[in-house]
Amino acid sequence: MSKRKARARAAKLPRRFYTREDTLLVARELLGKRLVIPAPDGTRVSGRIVETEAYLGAEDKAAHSYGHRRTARTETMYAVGGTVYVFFVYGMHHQFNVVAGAAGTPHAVLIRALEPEEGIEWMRRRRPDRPDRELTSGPGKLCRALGIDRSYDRADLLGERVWLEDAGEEIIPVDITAGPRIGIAYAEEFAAKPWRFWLKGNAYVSRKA
DNA sequence: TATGGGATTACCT
DNA sequence: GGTAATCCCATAC
Repeated sequence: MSKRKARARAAKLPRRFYTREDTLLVARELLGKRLVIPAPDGTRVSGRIVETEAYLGAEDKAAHSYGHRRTARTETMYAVGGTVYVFFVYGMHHQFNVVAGAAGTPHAVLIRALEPEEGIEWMRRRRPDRPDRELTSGPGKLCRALGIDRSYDRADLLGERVWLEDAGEEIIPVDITAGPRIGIAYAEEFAAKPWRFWLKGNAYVSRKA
């Protein structure tokens, strides 16, 4: 049996995957997992996570929840680990995050890039005239390709609308590169923290360095 | 209520 | 490499 067929029956990640205290570990371990969102016709649209960024809540100047800021938007970050946090930036792009940690701990992991696996026709339809290589190679691109908008904010990853699966793939530390997060120059001493993780050499990562 | 800027992308030179 | 697009959010008045 092929590896790919085995993946089709993979189990959803359990709550305890998300509620661990070490969000940097969660961000690293999300690499190689599969994000699945059924299309309107029921087709599985999915991709393998190849790039993430950790946002460490109240202590992290780059995080929306820095200093325990609580607003209508950031409220989602205080939910229990395994909740979806979607926000909208630059007047045109959605960003898909996984809330991490216990309820009340406003940590999140931004999913920055996927390698398309299933439902690629749906991705092409939603991002016309783009080469396959650019369907999901960035946080805004993958939201467009998977049809993610703010209606997914607060969704539960143990539900039926969107979830993550263990694809049975083992990622070892040597396969992972870490570097500074993207687009957070305003975050002062936190701007240089190496809290962005990606699969070394993967063609779908949004930036090489 | 007004205003400044953003966890990006695509297209231009 | 530079920058327009475009709208919601957070904060200031």
